Amino acid sequence: MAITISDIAREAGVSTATVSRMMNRSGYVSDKAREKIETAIQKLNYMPNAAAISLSKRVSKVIGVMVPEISNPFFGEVIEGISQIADSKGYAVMFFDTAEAQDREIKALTTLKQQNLCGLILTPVFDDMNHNPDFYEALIQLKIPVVLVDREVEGLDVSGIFCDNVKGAFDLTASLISEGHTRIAVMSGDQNLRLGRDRLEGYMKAMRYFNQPLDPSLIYYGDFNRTNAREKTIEMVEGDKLPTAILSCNNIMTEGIIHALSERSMLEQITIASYDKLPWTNYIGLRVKHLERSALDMGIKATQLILSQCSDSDRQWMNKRLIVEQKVI
Amino acid sequence: MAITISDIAREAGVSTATVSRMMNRSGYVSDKAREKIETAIQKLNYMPNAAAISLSKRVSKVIGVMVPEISNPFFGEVIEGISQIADSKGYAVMFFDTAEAQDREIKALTTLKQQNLCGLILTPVFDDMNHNPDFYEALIQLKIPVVLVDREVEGLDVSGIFCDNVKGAFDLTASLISEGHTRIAVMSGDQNLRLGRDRLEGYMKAMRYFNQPLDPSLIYYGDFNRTNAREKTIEMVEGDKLPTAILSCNNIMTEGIIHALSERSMLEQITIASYDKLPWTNYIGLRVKHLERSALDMGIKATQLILSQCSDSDRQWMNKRLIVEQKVI
DNA sequence: CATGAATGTGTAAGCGGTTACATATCTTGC
DNA sequence: GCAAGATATGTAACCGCTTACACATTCATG
Repeated sequence: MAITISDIAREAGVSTATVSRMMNRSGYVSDKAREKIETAIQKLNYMPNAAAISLSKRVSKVIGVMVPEISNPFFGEVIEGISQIADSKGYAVMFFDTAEAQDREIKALTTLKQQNLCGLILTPVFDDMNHNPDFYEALIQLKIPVVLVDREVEGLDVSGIFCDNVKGAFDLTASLISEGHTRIAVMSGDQNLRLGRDRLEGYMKAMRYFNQPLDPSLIYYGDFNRTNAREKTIEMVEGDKLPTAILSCNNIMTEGIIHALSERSMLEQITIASYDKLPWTNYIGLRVKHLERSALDMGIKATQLILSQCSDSDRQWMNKRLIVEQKVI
Repeated sequence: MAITISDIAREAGVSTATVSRMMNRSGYVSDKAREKIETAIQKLNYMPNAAAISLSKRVSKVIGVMVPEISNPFFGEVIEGISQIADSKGYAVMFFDTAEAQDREIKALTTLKQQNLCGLILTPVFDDMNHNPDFYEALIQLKIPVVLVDREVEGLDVSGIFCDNVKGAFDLTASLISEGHTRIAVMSGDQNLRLGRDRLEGYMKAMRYFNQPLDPSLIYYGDFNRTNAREKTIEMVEGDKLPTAILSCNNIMTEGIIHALSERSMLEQITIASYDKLPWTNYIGLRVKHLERSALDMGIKATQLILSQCSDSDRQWMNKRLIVEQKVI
C-alpha cells in the first residue's frame, strides 16, 4: 500500500492534523515539527492522495479541457500552451476531444461533472445557447470557473480569450484590396458559429468600406471543412468569373483551397489570404497571406485565467474577456 | 451541495449499501429496490463523486497519457484515437505534454502518481532505462498498467504498440532503389532513441541487401527536429556529391528537408521518402514517397490494450506487444 | 418439513485526507 | 504578575462511497 499521512504522522511523532497543516501552510506549525515532518516525508517518499484531498476539500488541482478538434494544429498549439502552464503549476489536465459532435460534448461534460474539477477551458461545438440548451444548462450547473477559447457564447457570462473576427477578416480583405485586387471571393465558415458569421461580416465590411462591388456570386459558404472547401473552390474556378483573390476563413479550408487550385494549376494566378497560419506553405515558398495569432499564447492566457479564478477562494472574480492580437503577414 | 448517495438512499427508502450495490452491479438487489433507486436517481439527477469512488476503490476511471510533442500531428492523431475510445467507455483522459524534456516528464509522473489512475499510455522521452533511471523507477513503482506507444523501452516489461522501424526504413529505401536511385542520402533521427537507430539500420540493411555502395558521407544525423534537418540538408546539397534521393526518418524532418530543397529549387531533382505521412504535400501535388501507418489506430489500440488491463481485476494480464501495419505509398 | 443455498438488505468501518474545536504553552503590555 | 492574544498541537468528525459482516427471507431438495 501507499504511504499515507498517518504513516508520516507516526514517523514524525505528531498528529495527522499537524502534517496536514504543514502541507497546506494552514495554521501554525513549529519549526521543530516542520523539520521532523519534512524528514519523514523524504524518508518515506510520501505523495498525498489526490482523491482524498479532492473529497475533503471539494476541489482538485485538475482543469478540464474540451476542444472540438485536436487534429487542427490550432488546437494542438492551444493545448500545448495549456499544458505548459498547468504542468508548471502542478495542475493536471483532463482532456476531451469533442470531435465537433454535440453528443460527445454532452457526454464529456457528464464525465467531467463527476471529477471535482477546479475549472474548465472550453471551445464549445455550438456557440449558441439556444442551439444546445442541455449542454449549457449542465455547464452552468457545474458552478466552476469556465474560460472560453476562440468561440464566444452570447449570454454565457464567463471569461474567455478570443480574437476580433470582424477586424481580422476586415484587415485581411483590406490587405488584398490594397494590393489592387478587385474580384475577391470569400470562403466563409460555418454560419451557425458566431465566428463564422463575424469573419464573413469582416469581409463585407471591408468591401463596402473600400467601395468594392459586393458580388454575391463571390461568396461561398464552406463549413470550416477541408474537403468541402476544395469542392467549393472547384466550383468557383470552373465558373465564368474567376476571382483574383480568395479570402479563406480558416486554415483548414485554406488547405482545401490550395488543393483545388493546385490541381488546376491556378495557384500562381489567384492570391490566397487565410485566417490563421499554415506553417507548411512557408516550407515550399508558397506565399499565402495570412492572419497570424498565437494559439500557444491563447492556451497560456486561458490557463492563467482559469488558475487565477480557481485559486480565488471567495469566488469573487471578475469575468475577463481577453482579445488576442493578430496581424496580417 | 451536490446530491450524494445518501440522498438517493433516503429518497428510495433503502440503505446506501443497496444503492452502491446497484450502481456497481455487485451483490444482490431486488427488482423492487432497483426500480425505486432508478427513479430516485432520475429525479434527483444524481452523479456519483469520482473522488469518493477512487478513494474507496483505490482505482479510478481515468487513464493517463504522456506524449513528447503534442504539436507533432502524429501524436495529435494518437490522442484523437485515445480520446475516441476512452470517451466511449466513460473513461477520462489525463493529458501531459512532456515537450521532449526529461524534467517535465518526471514532473508529470509525480502529478500522475497522486491521481489513482487505472493506467498510463506513454511515449517516453528516452527509451533507455539507464539514461533516465529515476523516471523508470518511479514508473515501475506506480504499479499500474502501462502501454507504450511508438517508442519501445528495452527491459521494461509492459505492453505496447509499435511499428517495425527497421523494416519500415528498409522498405522505403528498397522502394527508392527499385526506382533506380543510386545515391540515396539518409536524414536519420536522434540516435539516442532506439527508433532512431533502427530506422538508420533499416536504411543500411537495404543498401547492403541490394548491393548499393554505403557511402558514409550520405548519412546525416538529424535529431527529428525540423530546423536541424533543414540546415543539414543545406549542407548536403552544397556538397559536391548530390544525392538523387533522401530518406527522411520522420515527418517533421521531412518538412525541414522540403524547406531546404525548395529554397534551392531542387525539389524536382531530388526524390524524398519520408517515414510517416505529410498530408499537406498531397494538396500541392508534391509527390513524397512515404511510409504510411495509422496513428489514429495506434491510439485506439493502445487504449483498448490499457482498458483491457485496467478491467482485469486479478491483474493477471499478459503483456502484449502489437505491431502496427505500415506501407510505402 | 427440515435444511442448506441463494437472495436481499442494513450497519458500520474504512479509504486518506481536512478542519472545527479543545487545550496547552508562550509572549507581551500594563 | 496577570489577562489576552499568539502560537502550537491533538482529537475526532466528516467528505461520499465501498464492502465485510450480520441478519432475514425465500427457494430448492431430499
